[in-house]
Amino acid sequence: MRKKVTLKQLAKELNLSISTVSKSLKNDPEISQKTINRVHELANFYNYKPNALAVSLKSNKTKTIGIILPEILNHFFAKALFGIEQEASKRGYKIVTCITNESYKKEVEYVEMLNYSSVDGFIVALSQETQVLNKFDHYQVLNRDNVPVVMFDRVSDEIDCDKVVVDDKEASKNAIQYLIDTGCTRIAMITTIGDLSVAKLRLEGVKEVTDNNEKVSLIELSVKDADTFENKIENFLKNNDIDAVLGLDETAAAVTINMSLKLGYKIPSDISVIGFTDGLLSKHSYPKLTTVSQHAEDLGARAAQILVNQLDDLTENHKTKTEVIKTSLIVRDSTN
Amino acid sequence: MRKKVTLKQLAKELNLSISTVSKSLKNDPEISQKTINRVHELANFYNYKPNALAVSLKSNKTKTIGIILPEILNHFFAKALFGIEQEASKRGYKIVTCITNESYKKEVEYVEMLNYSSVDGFIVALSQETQVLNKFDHYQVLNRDNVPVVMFDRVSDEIDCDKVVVDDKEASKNAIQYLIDTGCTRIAMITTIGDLSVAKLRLEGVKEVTDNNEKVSLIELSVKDADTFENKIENFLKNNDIDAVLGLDETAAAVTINMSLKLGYKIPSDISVIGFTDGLLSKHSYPKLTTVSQHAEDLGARAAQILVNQLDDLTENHKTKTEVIKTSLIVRDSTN
DNA sequence: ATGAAAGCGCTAACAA
DNA sequence: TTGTTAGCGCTTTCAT
Repeated sequence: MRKKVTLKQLAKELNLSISTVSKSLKNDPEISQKTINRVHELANFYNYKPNALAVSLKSNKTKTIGIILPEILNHFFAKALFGIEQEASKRGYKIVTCITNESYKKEVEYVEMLNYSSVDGFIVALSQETQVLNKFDHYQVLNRDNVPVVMFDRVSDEIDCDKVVVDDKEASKNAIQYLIDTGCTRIAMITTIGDLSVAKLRLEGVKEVTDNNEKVSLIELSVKDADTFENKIENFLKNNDIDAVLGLDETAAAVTINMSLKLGYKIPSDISVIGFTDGLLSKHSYPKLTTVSQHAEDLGARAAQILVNQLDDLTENHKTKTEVIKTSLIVRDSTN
Repeated sequence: MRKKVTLKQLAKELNLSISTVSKSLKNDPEISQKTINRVHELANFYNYKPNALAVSLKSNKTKTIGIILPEILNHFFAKALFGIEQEASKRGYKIVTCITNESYKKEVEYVEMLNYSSVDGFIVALSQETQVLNKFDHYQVLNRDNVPVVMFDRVSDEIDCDKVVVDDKEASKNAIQYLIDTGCTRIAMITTIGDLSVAKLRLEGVKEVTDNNEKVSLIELSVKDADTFENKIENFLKNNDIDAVLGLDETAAAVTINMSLKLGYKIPSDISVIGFTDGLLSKHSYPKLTTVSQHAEDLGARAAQILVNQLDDLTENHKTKTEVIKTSLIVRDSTN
C-alpha cells in the first residue's frame, strides 16, 4: 500500500547508520556539518517526514486532542468546535472529533476508544443522556490514568477536571432584566432543552429576578418533541396574554418570532423576544433577534488553550479550576 | 504520565510469554482453553486494551480517516460531517477533522500533516482558494503514495479520485423550472458564492432553462462582501421588477425573504423564493423556504462509505468514479 | 564524528 | 501448547 521513505532507507542510501541520520535531521551538533548537509539534501529530495505513529509510540505523545461533542448540527457546538480547531492547530495539535448524538452509550464508547493512546487529552461537552443518567465512570477512568480533560458548557460537578462554562445564570438574569427595563411585565419563558444543566441554570437566573419582582409575571413553556414545537408555541402565544418571550435556546426564540408573525403580532411592539446562542438563526430572522451571545468560539478556544497548556507544561500537581466566560446581550431588533 | 497495562505486564504477572498472552486475547485455538481463560480474566481485571499506536505501527493501518473541510459554520458542511462521522464510526473508523477556513495554505498543511501515517485515507471538500488557484499538487502526492481520497461537493476535474457530488446543474434547472411553472417570469438569481465550482454549475443550469425561454427574463446579482449582503439585496429588490428569486446559497435566499418582508413585499404572492441547502435557515424562516435539498448527510455518508469500502477491500486496481447524488426540491411556503 | 543497541507495544513466523 | 525472535520506525544512551 503506502510506502514512505524511512530513516532506514535514507541511511542505506547514504551509507550511514540510522542513528546518524536521525541526529542529522535534528541538526545535532555532534554530527559534522558535511554529513548534516548530505542528509538534509536527500531527505528533502525524498520529501522525508518522520512517521508520526512511530514518534508517538516512542514519546508517548500523539499531539492529538479528542473532542467529544453531543451534536454538530447545533450552531453553538459548531462554533465551539471551530474555536477549538483554530487554537489547537495553532499550537500544533490535531483534533479527532466524535459526535455522541446526545447518547450516553456512544459517549462511553468514544471515550474508551480514544483513550487507548490515540489522544493526549480530551475536550468534552456532555451528552444530554449522560447528564440525565448522571453516570460518569468513563471520566473517572481518565482521571485515574492521568489523562487531562477539559469540559465546556455541558459540565458536571461530579467530575473533577478543568471546566470552561458560560455564566448562564447571570446571562438570563441580564436578559430578563433587559426585558423588564424595556417595559415588559408579562413574560414567558420557552425552552426546548429542559433537561440540560445549562437550561436549569438559565431558569434559576430568570426566577431569581422575577420572584423578587411583584410587578412581573412569569409563565413557562417547556416543549420536547421537535415535531410539535411550532404548534405548541403558536398555541401558547395565542392563548396567553404576554408581552415578552425569553427563549432558552435559539430554536425556541426563532420559532417564537415566526409564530408571532404568523399570528399577526408585531415584534417588538406587541411582543419582545430574546434568545440564547448568537447563531445563524438570530442573525437571519426578521426582525433580527436580540440574543445572549455565549461567545462559543471563545469558549472552545479557551478550552483548547487550557488543555494544551496543561499538555505542553510539565506541571505535576495541578489544581482544577472552572473558568467562566462572560456572556453579552446583543441587542438587535426584537426588543424595544 | 499515563500508564496503561501492556501485554508485557500481563505476561509477567501470569508467568507467560508476551506472545502467548497476545494469542490468548485473540482466542487463538493453538492456546489451551485454560490459559485463554486465565489471560482474559486478568485482562478484564486490568481493563486491558491494546495500544492503538503500536497496532497501527505494526499493521500500517490507523483506522482513521482524515477529513478536510473548508468550513464548519456552514450548515451544509456540518451536515456532511455528521453523515461522515456516523458512517465512519459505524464501520469502526475514527475521523480527524481539519478546517481550512477556505485557505489553500492551510489545506496543504493539513493534507501533509495527516499524510504522515496518521490516516488511512481522506475525505475532502476543496477550499475556495484552492479552487480559485487551481493548484492540486498536494493531492498528486497522495495519489503517488497510493492513499485513497474521496472528494465531495467541492471537487476538481484535475484530480483523479473518487468523487461524490450533487447534481447542481440539474437541481437549479428544476428549481427555475418550478418557478416558471408556478407563473414566474421575471426571475432574479442571487449568489454570495460566485467563485465556487458549485455556483458555476448552478448558474449553468439556470441559463440553460432561461436562454431557451423567450417569456422569461433573468437578472443576476452576485454579492461578495458579507457585511453588505443585506443592503445590496434590499436595494436590488427595491430597484428591480421581479416576481421570483433563486438564491444560489442558503444565505442569499434567507436574506431575500427578510428584505422582502422589510420592504413590505408579500411572499410568495409578490415574490417567490427558492434557496439551496436545506439547513436551519430554510426551516426557520417565515414563510418557510422552498429549497433544494442536497442531502448533505447522505453525501457525507456516501463519501465515507466509498472510502471505507476501498480501505477495507483489497481490490488492487480500482477505477475512479464520480457518483452523483440526486437533489430534491422541498416545496414549502415561499413559492406559489 | 559515527554507530550499535535497546526499547516503545504489538504481531507473527518459527522453534521448541 | 508455549516461547523466542524479529521487526514496524523512531529516539537516545552508550560505545567506538
